[in-house]
Amino acid sequence: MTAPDPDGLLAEQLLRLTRRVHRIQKRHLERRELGITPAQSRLLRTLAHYGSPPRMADLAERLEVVPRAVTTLVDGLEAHGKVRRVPDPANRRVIRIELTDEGRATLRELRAARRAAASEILAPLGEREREQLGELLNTLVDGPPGPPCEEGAARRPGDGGS
Amino acid sequence: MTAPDPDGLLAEQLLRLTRRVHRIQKRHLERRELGITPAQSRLLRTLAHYGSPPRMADLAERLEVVPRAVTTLVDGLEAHGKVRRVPDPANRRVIRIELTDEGRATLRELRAARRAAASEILAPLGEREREQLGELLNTLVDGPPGPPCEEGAARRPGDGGS
DNA sequence: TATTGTTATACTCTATAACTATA
DNA sequence: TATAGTTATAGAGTATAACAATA
Repeated sequence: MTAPDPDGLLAEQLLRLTRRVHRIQKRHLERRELGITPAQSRLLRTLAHYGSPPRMADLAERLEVVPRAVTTLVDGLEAHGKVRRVPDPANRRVIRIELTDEGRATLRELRAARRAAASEILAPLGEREREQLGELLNTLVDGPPGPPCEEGAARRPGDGGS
Repeated sequence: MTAPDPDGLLAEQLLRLTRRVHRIQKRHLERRELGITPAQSRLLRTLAHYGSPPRMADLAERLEVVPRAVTTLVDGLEAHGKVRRVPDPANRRVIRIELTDEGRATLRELRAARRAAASEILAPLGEREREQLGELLNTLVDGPPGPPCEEGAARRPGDGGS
């Protein structure tokens, strides 16, 4: 009974933190009254990482959602003038998403909101611990980019994976 | 330009991880076909931590959601026979939530699902790193139990908190 | 036929507000 | 009046499925 399931406990804490992170971020966003939601904020920040305007499908992959979800987010952002849909001349099926000037301005405010949220969430940690956490998160997030297991229910569903 | 906003980057990674954790947990839950959702699973696990059946309000506080949200979750769990609403004889306003035998059985399966999800999420980390992460999460999650800032907009909303 | 994005639809999760029944 | 939980409602977020346009 010393530690029957350390990873499970870890997962539970992660889930708890996860919820808190979302709630705190949401509150900070609402406080700025930018009229954008957490998911839209994430898309906007993701957009800033690209050198040239990405396709909808690129964003879906990066955000780890289905393309349909991106449509909704871009709809909202475009309605507020933060991004622009631009047809790709080389392939007329493709739509590229561009950041507008207003989008860039919003992004600056977003960074401030994100910093404030980070401060609140990370308050219990010291400098050294934040560095540690940062490294661990980098490993976690960038580590497994591959798909989880698409090959259906061939694997026994009850396999606990101990 | 060396590291203009380490906490902000940390927050971004945290947000990204947040989504992934949720998605992976959801997939593992669906795979078991227990008919319970991630939020219900969390409530069930939380329930197991109590020595005696908690009130709805206790659960709301522990789960960091409004009481109304607990009602929905308990409705679902009760419909599936996992929990039972028991009126408190001492205070007839109070309802206590009890785990049923079936709920306990489900909980065992849930632990397996959680472990499997944890394995997948934590795959990129070694033993030592998991321990580190565990400690950091404990500090983060249990650290700031107090309310964020209930006293309204008296504090300047734009205060970035640097 | 495969790819890209969309329209249509549905479900989970959570919030606020107003109400009921206690205390 | 304050507390505990509920009914009513709304919105964010995301999924699957069917479809149109293009390749």
